[in-house]
Amino acid sequence: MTEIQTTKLFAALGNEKRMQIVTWMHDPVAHFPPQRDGDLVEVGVCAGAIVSKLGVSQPTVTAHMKILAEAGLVTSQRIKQWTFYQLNTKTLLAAQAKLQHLAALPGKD
Amino acid sequence: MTEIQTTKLFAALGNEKRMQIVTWMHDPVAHFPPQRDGDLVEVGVCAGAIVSKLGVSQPTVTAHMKILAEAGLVTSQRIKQWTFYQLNTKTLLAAQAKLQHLAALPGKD
DNA sequence: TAGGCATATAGTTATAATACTATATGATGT
DNA sequence: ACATCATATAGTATTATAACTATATGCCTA
Repeated sequence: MTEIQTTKLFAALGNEKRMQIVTWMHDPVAHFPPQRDGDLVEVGVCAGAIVSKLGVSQPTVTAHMKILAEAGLVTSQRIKQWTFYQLNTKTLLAAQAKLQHLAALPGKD
Repeated sequence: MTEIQTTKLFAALGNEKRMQIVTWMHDPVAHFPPQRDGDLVEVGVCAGAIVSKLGVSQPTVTAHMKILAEAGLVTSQRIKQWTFYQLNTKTLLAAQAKLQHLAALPGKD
């Protein structure tokens, strides 16, 4: 398990295209077509589906997904010739906790 | 009151120097020296105090503070020849809520 | 094994971000 | 008014981001 670097994480979210991807991935069934070779929720969203929706080239999507993956925001798995991505809820919650701490009164820790 | 743009906000936090500033500002008394002309908590942290700690030039700090202010993460007020900054808890909580939503199961909204 | 499909990588370009120095502005206090 | 101090702005250099096209890789199917 890789350590979570908060700054890298926020930088990953600080881009319109990547925020759009993450927002879509929050509810894949609502935003992506059904998949034959891997369930949207169980296996993840196929890279090609993101390419089709996002309006940028396939290599650009690959680059964005790599940034999201390195920030720990998504996990990926290759099945056959497809790469499927899933949101990593743990990382989102860790970031959420960090912000909650910063918003709270300073403690003695 | 300006609208909160989530992406701009995360981009502001996605930089080591600015994250450091925000972390310090969470507990100003613990990280900055006392101020004669404005209480650290009541009035805010003087720009010069941040310059002294951060290890970059004064204009660079001014630029970082502008980015934080435009993201809604800090408010500023000028008193005499000093500019004092305070963390904006509301914005931090709004970002926190956004992350919490993304981490939760998709709802019907 | 040859062709096709999905994704990854290489190479390039344009723009944005981050830093600096020098200087301007604006308030304080003699 | 002048010198000083704190911050803001201008201008510039360097590096990082985000996009593209072209091509490589890897897997399936005929």
